[in-house]
Amino acid sequence: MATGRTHRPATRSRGIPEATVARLPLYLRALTALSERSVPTVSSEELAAAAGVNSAKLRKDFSYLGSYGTRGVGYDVEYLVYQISRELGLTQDWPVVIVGIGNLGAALANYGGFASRGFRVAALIDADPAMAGKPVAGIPVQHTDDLEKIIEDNGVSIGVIATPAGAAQQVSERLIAAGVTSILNFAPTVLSVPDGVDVRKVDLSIELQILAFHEQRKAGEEAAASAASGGSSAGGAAPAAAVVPPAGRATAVARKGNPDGDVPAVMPA
Amino acid sequence: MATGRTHRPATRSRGIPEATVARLPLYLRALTALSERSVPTVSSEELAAAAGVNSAKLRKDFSYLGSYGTRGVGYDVEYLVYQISRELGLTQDWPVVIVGIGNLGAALANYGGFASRGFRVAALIDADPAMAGKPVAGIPVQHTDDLEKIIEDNGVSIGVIATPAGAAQQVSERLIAAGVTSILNFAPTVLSVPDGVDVRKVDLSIELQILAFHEQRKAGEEAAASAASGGSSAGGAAPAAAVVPPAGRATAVARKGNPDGDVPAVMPA
DNA sequence: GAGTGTGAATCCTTTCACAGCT
DNA sequence: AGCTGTGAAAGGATTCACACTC
Repeated sequence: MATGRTHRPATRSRGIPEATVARLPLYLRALTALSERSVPTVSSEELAAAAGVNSAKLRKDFSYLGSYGTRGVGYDVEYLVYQISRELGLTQDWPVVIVGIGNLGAALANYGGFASRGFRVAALIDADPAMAGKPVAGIPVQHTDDLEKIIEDNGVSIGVIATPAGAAQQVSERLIAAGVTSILNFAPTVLSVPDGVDVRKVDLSIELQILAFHEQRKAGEEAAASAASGGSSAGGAAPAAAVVPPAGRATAVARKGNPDGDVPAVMPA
Repeated sequence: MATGRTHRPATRSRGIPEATVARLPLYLRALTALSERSVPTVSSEELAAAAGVNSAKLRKDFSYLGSYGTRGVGYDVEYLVYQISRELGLTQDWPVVIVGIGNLGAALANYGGFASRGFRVAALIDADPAMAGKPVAGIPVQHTDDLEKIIEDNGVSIGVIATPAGAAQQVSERLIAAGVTSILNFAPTVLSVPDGVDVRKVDLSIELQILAFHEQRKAGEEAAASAASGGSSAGGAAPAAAVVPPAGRATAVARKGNPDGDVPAVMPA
């Protein structure tokens, strides 16, 4: 979900569909685990199960990379690990900077899987002068003033933004001006970036809201299923209080056809 | 990307497509910002820009919710905030528990946007007895032993897993057994859960790998563009060292047609 | 016999473009 | 005149199912 301002299919990876690219890291992780257990080969069925996808999809995905399997046998684990790593660009070493060393930034700095696969935390940057010099995860925090120099000196092209929302856009602009062309954004803001820069977003509250949507659906169905019984004492999982009703604003609004006119008994007054 | 074991379209939200659901939180955030600035109405064009999507998509998305706009005018901000909140189930208050209070768990507990929109951190749980009782973000950490009781007492249906990868599957099983039906998983593992449980995954290293893929592509194109010059001194963004070459394993492998036979000068030896 | 690789069919998502309402 | 709401077209992604290879 590369959410830049423009909707370029991110340098349109000639050949490999975006959906496939997004799954390659999954396969890679499963393969790495197999590799550590010294499993020599694996079938599409087994690997798919380990990665949490179905085998047809996996085979189709691999078919975009080339014919790396052996019919009747499966895939050579080591060889596939290498091919996928290469395809993802992980045979290179990517220096990244993390901007914003609060709880989240510190968590990211400490995250092991970071260094493991091709990524190296080249620097930690924070705007708080009190943080400067303090080591986090063994790396001294540097001040935002030196951002440009740090980026250039280390040849950084990938930046991670873990600042408060208010600072994110400005940080991204400075990163980009200094040479960064890929950004992983943890701040809850839509970054607006020039063409040619990739942005990926990780947003806790969006994920939770999506879960809440499905959770609500489940509750609705459950209520519908148990008909018009005394539905209040559902054991296990039921939300609590309610929130403000609609503002008095519904004047000119027709509200013609809500295609989802069910879920009636569930809404609080 | 609800990555459970099975591929149910997550309780198949009759009516609203999954892709639309995933964008509703984005619209909601943009609308909330407008609301705070007391903007009364907004056009699809404006709102789409604020949310980082295009206006046709936005209008189509809203059309699944009902006809909440006014032709020639636009959308009433307050009214739309309410409608989307309701659709997402945010007019209810969802208690969530966070399991695994390391750096990441602490970051999540402190995350403001959490409480703001319908979610309430009901409890923090950690396996380390030394953590027990210590307050994080004003909430005392409780021990894993009491997990089941905590879930039941608070009627929790959404759980957040921020434990190390090794513990995640077991934690998820306990959560589910106790009544949780939606999980947000920050641990880098594929959780295997029964039908009817939704899992969403947030995975830093996967996001980085996807960025690396596109980054590599850019580097390749750039190199191709600047032809066969002395490409080594690229100013701005170039990765460093290399990694192990392919294992000697490539024996039985044909490697017939790699549909992507370009990017030659870029790979290190 | 076992399991890959892939056209063809199906399903989902996005975009277009314009009729219709205010 | 302006902007929404939506059929219809286009484009992707997933699944099916089977020919082909080892």
